[in-house]
Amino acid sequence: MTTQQAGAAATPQAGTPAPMQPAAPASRAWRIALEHVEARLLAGELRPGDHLPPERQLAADLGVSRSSVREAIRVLEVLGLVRTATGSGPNAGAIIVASPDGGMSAVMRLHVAGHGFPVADVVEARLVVEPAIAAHLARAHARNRRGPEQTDAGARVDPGHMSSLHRASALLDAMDTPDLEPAEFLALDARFHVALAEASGNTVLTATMAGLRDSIEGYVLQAVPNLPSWWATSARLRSEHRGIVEAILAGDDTDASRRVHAHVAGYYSESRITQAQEHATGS
Amino acid sequence: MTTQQAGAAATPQAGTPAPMQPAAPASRAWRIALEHVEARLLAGELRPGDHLPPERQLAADLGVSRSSVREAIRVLEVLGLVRTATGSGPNAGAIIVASPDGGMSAVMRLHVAGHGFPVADVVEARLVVEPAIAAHLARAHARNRRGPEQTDAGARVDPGHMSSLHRASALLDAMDTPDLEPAEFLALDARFHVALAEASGNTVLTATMAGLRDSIEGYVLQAVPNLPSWWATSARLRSEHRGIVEAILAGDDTDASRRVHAHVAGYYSESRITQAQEHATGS
DNA sequence: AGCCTTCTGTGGTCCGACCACAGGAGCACG
DNA sequence: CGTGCTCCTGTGGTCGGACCACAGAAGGCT
Repeated sequence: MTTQQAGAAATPQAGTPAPMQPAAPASRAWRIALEHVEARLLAGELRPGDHLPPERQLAADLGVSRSSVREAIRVLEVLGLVRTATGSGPNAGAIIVASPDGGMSAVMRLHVAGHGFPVADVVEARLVVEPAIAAHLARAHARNRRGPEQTDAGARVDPGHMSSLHRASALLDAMDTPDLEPAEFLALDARFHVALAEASGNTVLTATMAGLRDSIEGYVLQAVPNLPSWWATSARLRSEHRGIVEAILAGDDTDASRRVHAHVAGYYSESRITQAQEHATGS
Repeated sequence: MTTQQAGAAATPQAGTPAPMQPAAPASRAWRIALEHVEARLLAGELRPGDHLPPERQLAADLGVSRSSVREAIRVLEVLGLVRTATGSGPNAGAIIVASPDGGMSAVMRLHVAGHGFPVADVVEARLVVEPAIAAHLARAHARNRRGPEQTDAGARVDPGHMSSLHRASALLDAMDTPDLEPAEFLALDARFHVALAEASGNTVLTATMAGLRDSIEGYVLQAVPNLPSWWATSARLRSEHRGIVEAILAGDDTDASRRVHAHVAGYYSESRITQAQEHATGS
């Protein structure tokens, strides 16, 4: 059993007693490694900042090859769960980091590239999600201003994160710089929208927004030439941004929601981004 | 150069001329492979249903080892972009599939496990996103009923997908089965909520909802014992579900949104799921 | 005491080998 | 001539061993 040159569907490995969910049979070796890490994560034995065991040791422990362990770690790395570094010392090795934004963006970006996510769907998703986030933000802000009364459902926006709104405003100031290239402007714009989500203090919403934005960044850039007038458009966007922030600060959820929807829809409609990627769809 | 036993930061490989975005330097070999596939995906040279080149050939083409290629493919597989199969014939090999749901769920689930996504944030995200989806659905339905007038922004819900609403209703009927175990009931419940998102015909929203649900499935199950009365709760959930569907069919976006929010918030509040995972947070 | 050299551990990469598998080609037989 | 079986081939899956680059840590020298 020691040097078993196991083929595809062999050696159930009998090491991991399957935590609780029989979801995946883990027939493949790399999956064993992946699930092992997930289980340890779930059990709280592995937390952000902790080191994963060295690849060689992990391989020995699980009875799989280092290659398989590496494949699992690679997945975790792309998903933003671990960070790997060569060398020695406390900063080397595979370390749990749990930075969801990157992973989320990667998934969405790749699926847009692979035609699993039509650009139109991403745009529409923004139209559905972003206004809701803005409204959520506005409600939270209104509640915070009125007093620290605690409603248990969907009201928690810690004041600490509220500084993101200020950061968002700072971005708006930066966007007022006269001779800004479209690419630069849109980069700031992207950061503004993500900062808005960040202001909710919700990691999931933030990562989702980041993913949505990143996944179509390329298409947004490509569509700039479609605009009738970059000058007019950017001026309008700047103005709309201010209005959105004001609505949120005023605690007017309905207004905030409507403004965001109009803002996002307006830009995409004007830049005709949806049609921009319709290359050779007819067949 | 042929048998160059390249170390970590060596051999820029000079093969891929960097498509257009200098985002990642691709210093690592596996990243070269991953970006190569992404570029081909983006260029439309690779579409769902197509085969990836055999691993050995891809390795040779890119000037990297098969191991590195495999790591890239592994990532694509976990992300739901390709499906691999052994053997020969048209069904074997790595095939582009673009099924985002699985990948999305994996990312979210792992990040919840890795404490990058607090359960409370996932719950809150549902509270923000789901009502918005329901409202979107209700508006689309009202619009479809009134007539085929086309508003360009956020109104597109093809009638074909509308059948998902019927499928959702069928799930509701299934949930009326008397002696349903909580696990079975909640599985149907999960499918109902995903079916709702599906009814929007939006792949991104669907995948996101699936991810949100899947990522906390375990916690939802765990929290069932916290309920004062499973019987009363399940009865209420069933009733609320019907109400939600009715509101959507009636085209009342405000009502649909409010009902969904109350539904989701009510359950999570009653099951105290957020506190359920607060194991040893104080330190 | 401080600096420099060496050692060690770690990820990164590559190579060559073998296994299991599923079609497909080709042959033998009816 | 058609049918069925057998062998071949291509493909992913896995393994083990090797070497490189790197960054601390340990230890010795000045």
